[in-house]
Amino acid sequence: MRRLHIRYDHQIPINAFEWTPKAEKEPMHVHESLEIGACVSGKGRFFFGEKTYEVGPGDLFVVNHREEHIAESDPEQPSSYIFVNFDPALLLAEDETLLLPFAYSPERFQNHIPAGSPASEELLPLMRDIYTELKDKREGYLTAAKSSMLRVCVVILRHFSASPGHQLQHMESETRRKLGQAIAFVETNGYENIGLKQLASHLGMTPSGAARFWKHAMGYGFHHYVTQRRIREAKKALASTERPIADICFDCGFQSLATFYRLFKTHVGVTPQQYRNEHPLRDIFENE
DNA sequence: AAACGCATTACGGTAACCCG
DNA sequence: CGGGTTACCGTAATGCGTTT
Repeated sequence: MRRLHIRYDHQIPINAFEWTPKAEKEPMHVHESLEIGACVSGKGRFFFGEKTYEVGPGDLFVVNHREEHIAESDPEQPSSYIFVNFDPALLLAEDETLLLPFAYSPERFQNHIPAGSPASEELLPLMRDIYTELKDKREGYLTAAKSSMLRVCVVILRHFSASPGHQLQHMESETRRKLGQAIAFVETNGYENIGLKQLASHLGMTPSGAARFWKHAMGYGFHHYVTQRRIREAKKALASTERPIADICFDCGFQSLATFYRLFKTHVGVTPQQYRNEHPLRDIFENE
């Protein structure tokens, strides 16, 4: 099984892109981000584990961080999708019930939201909107993309709540409560020197128990989350202030410059200074 | 299934090294 | 000189087989 690592191109953990699957079936993959795909034209098939769905324009698909999947185009009429990838933490920060549709058990879950259904009608324009906002980067696009993203998740939540035999109760309230607690713990202490040990004692678990719990709920490790969060914060500070890189580094919870540089480079692809140069202040304050 | 504990891997920190 | 990078090593996090 292929495991892909998603790198987010923006200061919020959302990516949107157009994609035309190949006509032959490629190997399936998983990735730690949640994903929604909307077929905008053409025909094809979408494979999830053992399940197969026929695809036409207007069909939407939902996939979580655990399920293998791949799309395939019809050789005569290649299909084209808008895909949106995002981090579960985005939803947790707002309302953890939004995560419920993604906490499904793969065997019984219907990944498919059929074309022509009310949910599909509402979702397609929102998906296009996220895609255009992130592509055009007009003023306020991050907020615009995020709000459409949240709206998408609300529509999906309602869609699956309304459908018979839905699996939304799959994630028990205890798990949700605990995950909420864990997230809140990171939100308030995220820039201190926190580790699994602190989280574990906060939740009344052992460190390895807390690690497993987090991984299962979020799709990636605890430490990965904390690092992502810190880097996102650093990117924001680099682009919107003129503060020295070292100050930003320490304020964001990194304990050494070297570590900050190394992680920033591997996550973002450029050095902090390069990143600042590519996102100058005047982009924000000068519009002409 | 959930919990434990060990083996492996990734990270964090120090210090040294580039390079303009 | 100072921002940026790399090597290395101890430690923390994660993965995984075993146990309950």
